Parts: sequence; C-alpha cells; structure tokens
Amino acid sequence: MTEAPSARPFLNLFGRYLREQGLPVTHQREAVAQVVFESEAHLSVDEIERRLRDRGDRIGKATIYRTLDLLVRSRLVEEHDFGEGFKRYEHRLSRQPVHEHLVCLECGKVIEFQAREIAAVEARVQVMHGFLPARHRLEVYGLCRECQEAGVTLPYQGLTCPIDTV
Amino acid sequence: MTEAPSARPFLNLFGRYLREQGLPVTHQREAVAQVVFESEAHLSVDEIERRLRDRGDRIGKATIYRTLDLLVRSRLVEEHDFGEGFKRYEHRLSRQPVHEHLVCLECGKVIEFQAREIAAVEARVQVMHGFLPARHRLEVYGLCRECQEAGVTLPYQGLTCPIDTV
DNA sequence: GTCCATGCAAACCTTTTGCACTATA
DNA sequence: TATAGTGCAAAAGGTTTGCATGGAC
Repeated sequence: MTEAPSARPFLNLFGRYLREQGLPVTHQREAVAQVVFESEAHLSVDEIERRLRDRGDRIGKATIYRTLDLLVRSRLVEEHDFGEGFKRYEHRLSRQPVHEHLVCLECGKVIEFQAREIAAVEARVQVMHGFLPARHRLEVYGLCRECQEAGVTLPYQGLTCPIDTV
Repeated sequence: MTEAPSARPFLNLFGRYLREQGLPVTHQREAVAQVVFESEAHLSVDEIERRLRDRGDRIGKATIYRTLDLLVRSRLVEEHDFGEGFKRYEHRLSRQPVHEHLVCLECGKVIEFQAREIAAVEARVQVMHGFLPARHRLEVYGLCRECQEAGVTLPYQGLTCPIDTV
C-alpha cells in the first residue's frame, strides 16, 4: 500500500533488459513498468490499467499483458495466482526478497511473510526424490486478524463425519 | 498411476454426503466419483471425460464440473491449479493424507511429498500475524530426476546481472 | 528505412449458466 | 409426482492473437 520512494533504478534495470534483448524501450513499456514498480501491492491487470488511466495513460490491455510478460521474463516481476480467476503481479524489489503469502479467505488481503523452513524442504526433496528445485510457491489461506475480530468464521461444509486427513 | 484396490468405500461416503445434503444419487455422479476415486493421478476434466467415455459413459462436461464441485465441497476431493491453464482433481484417500507437490517444469510430472515443517510455519503466522490458517498450498517447481538425467536444463532468461533475491 | 510495438477486435480456453427435458426419491 | 439433475449450446471472463497502423532506433 505504501509507495516506494523511487522506481527509477528499477526502470533502468528494465530498460537494460530490453536493450539486452534488442527490444525497443517504448513509452507504454515504461509506463506499465513504472506503475508496477511504484506499488507495493499485488496488482491485477485491471488495477494496472486503472492506475495508468489515472496517470493520463490510455494503454490497451493487450499491451499491458505483453509488457507484463516481458517484466516476468526479466525476473523483475513475479506473477501470482491466488485462485481469484485472474493473475496478480508484484515487483521483486521489496524489503523481503523471498517471501510467501498469507491470503485471507474473507477479505482477500495478502500478507507477506518469510518461511526459512522452505530451504530445508527443498534440500530434502533433492536428496529424497532427485528433484532439482527451481522455485516454489507457498500460500497459507485462512482468516486475517481483522476478519477474525469482526467475528467471521469459516463454516465446515464437508461430510458430517470428516475423513481423517492428518 | 497405480489403481486403488477399491473405490467402493469412498463412493459410499460420497453417497452419504449427497443424502445428508438432500441431493439425489444419480448414475452420472457415481460414475464421475468412481473415475476420480479409482485413479491415483491428478486428473484434468478432459482426462476425466475421456476415462468416462472409455468406460462407456457419455457424460456432459457441465455435469462433470457440477459433480466435481460437489466432490470438493464434500472434502473428498481436492482441486489443484499447477498453472497449466486448467484445474486438476485428486481424491484425498491416498496413503499420504496431507502432502505437497513437486511439479516438473519439463515433463509436467507431479510427485507427492510431505513437509512437516509447514505445521511450524502455520503456528508461527498465527502468533506473528494473528492469522488463522485454514489450509495451505506448497508447490516446488523444478526438474524431476528423469528429465535431469535426460540432460534437460532450465535456461536463465532474466537480466544478465540478476538482481539479488537471496 | 527496417523492425518491432501498439491498439482494436476477434479468437481462445476453461468454466459457468439458461433452459427444455429427464430421472431420482 | 415433485424436485432436482442432465445435456446442449450459449455466455462469461481472463488472456492471447491477427492485422493494419504507428513508433523506436
């Protein structure tokens, strides 16, 4: 929610990436990148489009999608799918470089946290399964503090006698 | 890949769930549930439809989706999205009740494994963030043993000088 | 001047829904 | 017989693509 002090250095990195790839640096690409780099939120394409319009930029959705693809390829931006039916994008320049997500099932809020245990998990699957980890995703779904305090609960709607799954 | 010895007990549980909810037990619902319970794989809707046809059942996709929704609600089946553009379904009666997934980026194979560390992670977010965990998802993406042995590597395609993300 | 990007609209793909018909209980 | 399910086709919703125009280098 807080805005980063300056997106400039990251815009420069993106420009460098485009040049490395022999691709032109266009106004639209700079604008989309700036919106993503200036926000600490997990933005949807609709939100990005709205912020661009608020800045006075009318940029087509196709261009936004195409630019996000470049940003993800450059590894400056991460794509997330929290099961809402659309994707969200977050730049990788936050204070917590590698982090996981808590997703509130009631209000949709996303909280970042760190889980150092994952390193041990990745080391173990390499030994036990011969699997070479490249990246991971850990999301914990539940209720954020505020929704719990507002009295929200998650109803159980499965079988009356749940199967044992521990 | 191996077939479970008998899906009967689980079909009975599903029947009980339907009766609890006052819903009729139809031939189509039994057939879809049986296909899911009989497989140890992570099935897509297309795969389920194909297996139904192979059994001689011609059941519309709409009915398959509607039945999968009931199976997920009953907590007998889990829905997964491994980022392929469609969902996969897995029954919850495997030998490893709670497990995570290794997804091979080359061949798409899914391997199940256990990560007991997650319990500690969930306990910690409850203390540190006041977040009440309900469920989680942990997926590790990388290369399976066979694809590594076949010489597959994952090319780095980001910036030549990657940003530090520890 | 040569590529490549952009914008628009159409296409795509999975999933959902409306509706006439049929089956369950 | 009443209620709910099924199948088909159409709709929905996010994302991708084709193509003519316009911009970067």
